Amino acid sequence: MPSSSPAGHNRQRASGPAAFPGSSTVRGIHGRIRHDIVTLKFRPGERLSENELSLRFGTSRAPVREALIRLVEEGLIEVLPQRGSFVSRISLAAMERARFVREALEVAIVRRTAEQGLSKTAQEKAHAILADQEKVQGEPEHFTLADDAFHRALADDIGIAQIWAVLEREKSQFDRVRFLSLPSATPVAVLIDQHRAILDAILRRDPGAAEVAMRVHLSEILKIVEKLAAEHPDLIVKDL
Amino acid sequence: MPSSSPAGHNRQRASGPAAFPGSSTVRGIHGRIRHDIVTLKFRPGERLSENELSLRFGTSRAPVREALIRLVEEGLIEVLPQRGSFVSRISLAAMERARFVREALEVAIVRRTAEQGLSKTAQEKAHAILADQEKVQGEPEHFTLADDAFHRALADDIGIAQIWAVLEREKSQFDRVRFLSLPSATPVAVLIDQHRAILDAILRRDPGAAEVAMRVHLSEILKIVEKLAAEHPDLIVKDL
DNA sequence: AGAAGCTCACTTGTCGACTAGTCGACAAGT
DNA sequence: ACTTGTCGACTAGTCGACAAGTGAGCTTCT
Repeated sequence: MPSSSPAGHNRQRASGPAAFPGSSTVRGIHGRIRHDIVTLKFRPGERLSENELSLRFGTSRAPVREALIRLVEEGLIEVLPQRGSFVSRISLAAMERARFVREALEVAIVRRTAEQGLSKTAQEKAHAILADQEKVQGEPEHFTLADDAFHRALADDIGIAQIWAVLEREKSQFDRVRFLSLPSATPVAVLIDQHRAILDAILRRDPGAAEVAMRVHLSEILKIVEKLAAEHPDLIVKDL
Repeated sequence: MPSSSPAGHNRQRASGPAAFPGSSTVRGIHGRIRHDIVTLKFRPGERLSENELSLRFGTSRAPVREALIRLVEEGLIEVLPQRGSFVSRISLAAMERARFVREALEVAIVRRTAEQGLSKTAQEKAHAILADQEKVQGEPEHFTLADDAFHRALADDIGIAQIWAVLEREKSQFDRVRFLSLPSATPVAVLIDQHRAILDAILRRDPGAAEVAMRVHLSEILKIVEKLAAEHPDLIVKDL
């Protein structure tokens, strides 16, 4: 008989850990492995042993497996049955797909913010983030966080729940090349100017200009990727 | 021969070929559960017991759990620790997010096809699909497949690998309401006309018209959802 | 009767063991 | 020297059992 069960509650979950099904053990393992992949501590192509990982985390293989499944879903791991689990190589095809998706979504987002206006709190937040970006110009890792924060602030303001989650899924592809590009000279000042151009266009309520500014900004990534693909042929598979 | 000698023998396993992360067993289970959810055999809010499912599929809980994790990732299942796994209710917020993502991507896709032109094979395919759609007008389930095929044909032609996979992930949200709407009168002829308008605009190499036509087409979904939300308050949570 | 407290049958989470499959090393045979 | 076969040390996939938590219904006390 129909069970009148819950599953209907959609209130914002508690801060921090929430928004996620598996146990906190699985979440922790997933996060740590993901971090090690994105920061290239686990290099593309490297084999990850479930046994070894479970040993490292002090658990059995079960939680590790469940974390790996999620990473497969994110495209960061590839599993070959009976052979091993491998850190997926950075794929130019995957990068182009991620860029296409991100551009389509972020353009749609800034157009909407420019059309319906940015909320007061979002305006303050955006300005604060831009100020912060200037402050941490010299620290690439901090800037990376502030960069994400800017894009996320815009996404969060259009009133569509979890839209950032969709972008974040695709973004994992970028994160590795972004980490790769930290040493090489990234013109951070240019990026900040582009952020400012995007925000200005939004505040001017000019969707067309906002779209153009966002496209210009996102095309910056492409340049970096192409340069890095030449520098790191072992990490990046040119499958275009 | 030593009796303990394990020289490679093959005991055929209960499934066919794989080609997917995770074993074919998991893939099969995932597909069957997903189908049952999308066709509302498993109703929103219903509790799914890992034990019961493993019994049904004749496996242990492990493969079932891994299939459920994937379904959680797709937003079709919610797991409450120590309480149960529940078919997620159809959420208007999730629907709006899915619609936003789909519109952003499909508009970007048709704009690109209109700009760079549709390949000869894609043109033929699109026409064939449209012809097929007219043929199966009276059979909603067949039309549903042909509808997907049309959108997919466009997506596949822009030369970005796996772009359809991104759309398909969001599409699972729609699939349930689409199934719900099958009984109620769906103006199939209108949808076909809209498809034709999209294709015409693309062939005319008119990105602006293609974009408008696609937006009109996708807005059709919204009308259906709003109607169904009123008819099935038990299945749809109005969390906008 | 009514309410507090407990029991117990559930749930998911985790574990260690076992299975089948794969690959490299090495030995036997050509 | 080269091929072929076997072994053994891996791998992921699966399994059944147990741990931890939950909640409905019964019991028991007031």
